[in-house]
Amino acid sequence: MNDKPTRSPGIKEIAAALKISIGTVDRALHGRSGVSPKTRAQVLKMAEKLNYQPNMAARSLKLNRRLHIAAYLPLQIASFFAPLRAGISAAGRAAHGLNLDLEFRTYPTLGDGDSELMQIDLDRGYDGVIITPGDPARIDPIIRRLTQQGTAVVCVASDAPRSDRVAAISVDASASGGIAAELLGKTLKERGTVAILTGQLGTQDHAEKLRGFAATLATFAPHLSLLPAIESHEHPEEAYNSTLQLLRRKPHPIGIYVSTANSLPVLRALEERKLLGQVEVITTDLFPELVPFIESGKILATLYQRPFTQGKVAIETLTKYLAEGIRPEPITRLAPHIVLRSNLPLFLNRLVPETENEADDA
Amino acid sequence: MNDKPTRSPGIKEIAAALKISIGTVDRALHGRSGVSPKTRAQVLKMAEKLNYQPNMAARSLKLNRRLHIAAYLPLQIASFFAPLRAGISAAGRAAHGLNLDLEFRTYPTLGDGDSELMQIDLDRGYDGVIITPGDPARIDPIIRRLTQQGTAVVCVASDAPRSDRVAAISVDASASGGIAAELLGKTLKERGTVAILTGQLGTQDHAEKLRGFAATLATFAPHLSLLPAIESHEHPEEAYNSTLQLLRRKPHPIGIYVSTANSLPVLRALEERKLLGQVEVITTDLFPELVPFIESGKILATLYQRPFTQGKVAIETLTKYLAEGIRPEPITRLAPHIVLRSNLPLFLNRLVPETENEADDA
DNA sequence: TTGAAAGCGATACCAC
DNA sequence: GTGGTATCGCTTTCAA
Repeated sequence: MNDKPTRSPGIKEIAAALKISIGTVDRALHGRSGVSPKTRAQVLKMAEKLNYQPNMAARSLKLNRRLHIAAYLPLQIASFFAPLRAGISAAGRAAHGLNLDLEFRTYPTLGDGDSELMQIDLDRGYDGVIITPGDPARIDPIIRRLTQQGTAVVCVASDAPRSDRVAAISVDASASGGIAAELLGKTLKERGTVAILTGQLGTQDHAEKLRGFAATLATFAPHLSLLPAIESHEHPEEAYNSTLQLLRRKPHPIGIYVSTANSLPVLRALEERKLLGQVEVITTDLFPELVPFIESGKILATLYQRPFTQGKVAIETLTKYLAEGIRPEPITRLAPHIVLRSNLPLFLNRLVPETENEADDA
Repeated sequence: MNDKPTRSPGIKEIAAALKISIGTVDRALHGRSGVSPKTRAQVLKMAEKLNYQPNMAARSLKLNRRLHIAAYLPLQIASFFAPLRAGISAAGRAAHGLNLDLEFRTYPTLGDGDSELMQIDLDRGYDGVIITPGDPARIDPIIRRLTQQGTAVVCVASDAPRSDRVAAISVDASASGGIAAELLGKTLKERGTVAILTGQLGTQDHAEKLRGFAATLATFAPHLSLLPAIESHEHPEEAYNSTLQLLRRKPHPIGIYVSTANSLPVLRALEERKLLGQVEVITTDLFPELVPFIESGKILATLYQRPFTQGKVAIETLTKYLAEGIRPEPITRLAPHIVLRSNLPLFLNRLVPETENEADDA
């Protein structure tokens, strides 16, 4: 009693048009053995002619692939990895017609217990895993083992480029450094020195940020000279002490770029030396304690690494690969968001990952 | 012969656990008539307990809802609306298990022929439509008509807040203006005047950008005073002439914010008056002709409105609503990307929408 | 009020 | 090489 608007043709229509069985059509369309070349050609031509589009709902119902995926992520730093997990969950849930079985495997901090945990899990036979490779040297062989046994690996937040992971999702570290340099260069008109606080230069992400920062500074802000990089190894105390030492220089640096999330000790040191607001600061990541500094203008900008989106893109990349079998772009570099005082409100809702709003991928 | 790992429970499992039939379970879950309140309660409780998640593939296969969706978008400005369409297409195609029938309806420019086209299409009975409301006054009644006849409407790139659209997706216009003001305020240290070129203040998006710009300027950059807003009505000639006139002021403005994509005539005028590079310029959107200006530092920044992502989020919101029936957040405000010289390369690949890379939602 | 069964379109297996 | 058919989980119709 309702309209019958030329419903899209299925294998049944193709079979009928050619007076063959749907089994043969299926074999022909998928290039399976057991079809004469002639029949196959006919089927393919007819499929083309009828503009055959496979019904994904039927396919996934029948195949009912239950994709078993595990995400190995550290608990620390929670402000980064909690929303990253939320992004994975949200996108996993949104995968209509895909039957995901998502498991989160956790360990204390990056590089501490990750390889051991993965070693133990090796025989779990996941279809795919998502990992943040802390120390590529230790993770690489495990990724190779996983790949050998048919588990697809996607790296997120950092990369293990010499492994055979299917893809890597991360923020463009070099661009992050470049942005920091450009913003400092535009804001600081007078001559002076600037400093960069990083984690450890062994980590690819950290080294790249330094390179990007130094390169852009040299090219576009020659009036600012860069002091030797300071490694804080993600320890608050170390960052605090290094900053105090830095500020004792005469003249003190007029700009500081903190390229990891470890910025609070730096701000504390600045505050104690009454230099907060005098020295332009650019930080990394966004977490509640940082908000008042941005709101009051004590921080010029923070470079938000979009953990939610990174997680979302990672799981989307992985499931798409597992479902459709086509290798994705090996490297996806997201653009970091530059969070200033004026656009800060747009990012505040993401600090509460419990929301898990789909719109958070903004 | 392979593992049987606690497969996710379906109505069959619920029925078995309660020793009733799957038909009853279905009726209870959907609140249909013909189930005793007691049975219904039992079913719902058991569904909760087993964490029942309906199999979307099976559902859409059975219902075989072919969602008919149309997107009404102007051809101009192509640099914005082409990638927006690409985002819609890409996300539509990625919707596994959903049977989308996507139609693009086009008209020359915003506000020119849109309402007429939609009027003609009224009896097409789409399940949902995506539109960019140019002139809310004319579009509002059409949206109401559509809603009455059961078509869900999602606005993209602009909003028709007084209509009964299901949702609106856009970049936060007020924040865009604020960012422009903050960047100019940080970069221009001396006193002076700044100007804003807008389209037409009747358009909500344009008015909001002006408000955000003026507010942030007044609060955080009091050394810069704002000249009266100039409307260019998206006409290149008008923008060019207005800029020339603007630059004849003595002293000339030291900063200009072009809040629409109509920035090339402004840059041309600046170049002719040998003021390019002297006057700090912030533009809107990103298209090939703008690239050299950013690369050479003639433009401080451009505020990229992420058309691809807007399209993607719009179709995702619409299909999710149509498929699951739960009303989405009425308003989704994306954060614009601040494109500087140092992060420009990250955005260049999006200028070729033909790529339609899923990763483009970065 | 409830149960039983048909069937959506594609896949995969078993006959011939 | 090919045809026939059971099956995936859900919705819906018909019987009881």
